[in-house]
Amino acid sequence: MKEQVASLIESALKELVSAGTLPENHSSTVQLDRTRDKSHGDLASNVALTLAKSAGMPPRELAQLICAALPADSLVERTEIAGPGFINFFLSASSNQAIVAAVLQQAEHFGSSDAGKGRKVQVEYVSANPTGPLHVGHGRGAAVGDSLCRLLSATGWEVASEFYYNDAGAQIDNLALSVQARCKGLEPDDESWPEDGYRGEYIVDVARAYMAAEEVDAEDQHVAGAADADNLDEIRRFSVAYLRREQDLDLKAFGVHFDVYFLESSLYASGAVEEVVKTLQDNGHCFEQDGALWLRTTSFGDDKDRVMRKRDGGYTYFLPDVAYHLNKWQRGFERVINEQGADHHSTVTRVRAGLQALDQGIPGDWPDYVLHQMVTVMRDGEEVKLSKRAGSYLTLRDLIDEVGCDATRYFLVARGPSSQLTFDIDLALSQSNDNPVYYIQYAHARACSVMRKLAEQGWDWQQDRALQHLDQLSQEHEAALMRRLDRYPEVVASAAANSEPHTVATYLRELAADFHTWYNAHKMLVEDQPLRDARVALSLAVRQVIANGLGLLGVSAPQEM
RNA sequence: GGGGGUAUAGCUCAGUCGGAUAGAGCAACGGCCUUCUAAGCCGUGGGUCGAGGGUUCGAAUCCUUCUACCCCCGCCA
Repeated sequence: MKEQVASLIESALKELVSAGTLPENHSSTVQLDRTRDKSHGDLASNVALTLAKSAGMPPRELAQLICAALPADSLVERTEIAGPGFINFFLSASSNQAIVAAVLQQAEHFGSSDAGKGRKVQVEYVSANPTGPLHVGHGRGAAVGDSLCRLLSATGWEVASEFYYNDAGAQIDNLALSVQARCKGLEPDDESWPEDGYRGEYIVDVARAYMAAEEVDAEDQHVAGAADADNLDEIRRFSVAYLRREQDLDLKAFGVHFDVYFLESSLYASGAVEEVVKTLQDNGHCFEQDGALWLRTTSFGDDKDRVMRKRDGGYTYFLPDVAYHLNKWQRGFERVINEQGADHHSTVTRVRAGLQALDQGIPGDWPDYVLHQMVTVMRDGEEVKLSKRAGSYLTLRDLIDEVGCDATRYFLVARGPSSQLTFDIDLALSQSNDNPVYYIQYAHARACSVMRKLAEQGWDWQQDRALQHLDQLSQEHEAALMRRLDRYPEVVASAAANSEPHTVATYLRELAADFHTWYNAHKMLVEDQPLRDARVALSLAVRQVIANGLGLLGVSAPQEM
């Protein structure tokens, strides 16, 4: 609808050019915005303001000429010139009502587009180390990452989600040593407790299971506890599998699914890491110092050179990271989005620098990153401290159990990733209008309830018939609701393009508010059949869009509450 | 010290890549349930958009300086 009006302006401008009012080479892209204030019409354009200079006349005067040159169209009821020279477009009622038909006809596809043109995109997220349970920060990553996948998928991308398992580094040795210590009955404060060992209570559970020879199925592996406290390799194998299973269960409870679990260890097994070292050395970007092998990342915008291979011969996490991303590139992902906590910010420059040093034609700004800021959790007005070392731990599972999957997901995805997030458990728990999740879901449930009542009354409703009567939707509340519905595809497109799922949450809050207002102001199930048909159609359209939008957030749309 | 992020109502946050009188929710106060779900609606109060400067028809938004808070700056990941 917006595009159609924009093209009207384009043709008006063309006419003014041929009339000599505007120069041939006027530089303007027609900008058309939705108005905030409905007294300014539905759409407003600032073309007259931006072109006033090149036309050599006051903006308002130019605006008049543009309006006069606009081709007649049933879409636009009238135009107005306002303020310093805005052109306000008042759209006809029928053009507004057409959105209801569009929603009902496209149903679950309404809002989708083919903007991605089937191109491949990979979203990597969570990627937690298998050294402990998932905490709230991982939850934010899971909520945002999964929603990104849904958005990209809805906008025509071929999406692959991936979880990277750091199952090969020093922290895994640390995990194995910690579990071993627990197997031997040591406590974190004992003298022989491993330095920097994981102190959490969950380590006790792992040790107990290992010593009890429990069996664990995680993804593709089946591991049985060897019950031998001296066999560190078996302890490592068992511990990783055990914690991985725990994480998988958490993610499942959170409604998050990954297409690929990529193991860091596979990069060593396949020789990919060694190959990357060789390439980097051949390209002349490496040097040795203090017995370690360095990469000159400062040549690629880093503020410091980085160690690749430590003095003890082991690799830092940096090198497998580069090998991993080379692997992604070789798999054909022209677009990759890494969703991570902002504390990993420094890896961005480093990974990109490493990829540049490989000289494989990878773009300098590849891959994309979405970094989310830290999450603090409040309960009873006090911050719940999350300390991995001390082992006092609020896990994602705890949160899901306490406030439910829907509320947890909504709260974690409803804020812009770049702002710090305060998760208020009391608010998420409250079953009142304090809680925006319920507010949106309630709007959906109400619309469903109307349909049940319709059937109880013995009235029938047919879509084809109802769409004939959309002109009955003449109330201002109805017009506002339809204008809101019309915006939805733009919201989805922009949320996907800018990796901002929270804008969908904001939109749904507003849509739900419009719906509740209308619901209270006007009755849908009236005796007058054409009016009833039309209002039920609008209600169904709202229900559809709420369901579609909640779907993009991974939140359920209940039929009743 | 260097890098990144944030700063908008008492609180939690939006603000459609520069548009018109800056918006929601919560909290406070006052109304609405014999009527499709009151987990709802209507109304009132509440602001120097952290501070200064700049860019222009026009700035919460862009540039710059400063201040405060968060994160990172390891041969950990």
